[in-house]
Amino acid sequence: MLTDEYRYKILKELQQDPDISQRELAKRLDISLGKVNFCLKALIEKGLIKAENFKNSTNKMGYLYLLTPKGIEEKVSLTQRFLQRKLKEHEALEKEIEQLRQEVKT
Amino acid sequence: MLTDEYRYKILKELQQDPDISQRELAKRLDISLGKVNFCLKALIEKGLIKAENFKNSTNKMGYLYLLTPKGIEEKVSLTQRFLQRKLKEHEALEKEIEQLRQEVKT
DNA sequence: TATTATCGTTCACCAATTGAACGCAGCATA
DNA sequence: TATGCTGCGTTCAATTGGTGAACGATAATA
Repeated sequence: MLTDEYRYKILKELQQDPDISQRELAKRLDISLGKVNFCLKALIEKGLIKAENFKNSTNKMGYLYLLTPKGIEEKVSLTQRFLQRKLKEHEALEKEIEQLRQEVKT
Repeated sequence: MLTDEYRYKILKELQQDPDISQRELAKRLDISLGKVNFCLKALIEKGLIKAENFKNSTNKMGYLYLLTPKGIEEKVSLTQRFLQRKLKEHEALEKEIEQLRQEVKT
């Protein structure tokens, strides 16, 4: 399934590196090739990216995954939501760490 | 599967509340009853806890899940490892937040 | 005794994920 | 030209992980 997390991560990777293979993307995000393929299809389906045929200078022949205007919008929105989420996680983590420190003392 | 995270969380709950039902444990850890049952079995298998028959004052008839000496040791070790892990996560999170802030600016 | 409530256990079912296998395209070498 | 190699996207059978309804057992209660 395509969670917010992977939607964000994939859009981010593609934005800064549109010519990237699905295999490479899988490595970077530490997920399987199948999942990458599935997520990309979903993103195309939603109109957030489009895949253009593309011949690399080397022996590659693949796609260029470009963010559509809608994709760019979505990515901004996701980034903001992500920041908020991470701030909450940060706060929770500090409490957890404090609790662990207390526990280690015992 | 029994991850470090759940090994830690379960040992912690059991230590401070040995008479607890699997259902209650499932609620607290927000996992299914089946998973709790599976994890408890695994912990018993590893000799980290033992289940003693136990008659509650109320109408309950269940087990008392007691940490073995080995279980207590393991829990201390897990706690320390967990603290270390959380400190790393904390650091990573701060970087991520900083990065997100930069990104939001753009 | 019959009923109710809670216990641990089980397991068929579902959803998510994996990665080997495939066909295709481009390049390099014989 | 033909052959082999590499990397591409795509597919899908197989595995894994998680779920919770259902079950039998036990103890309190009516």
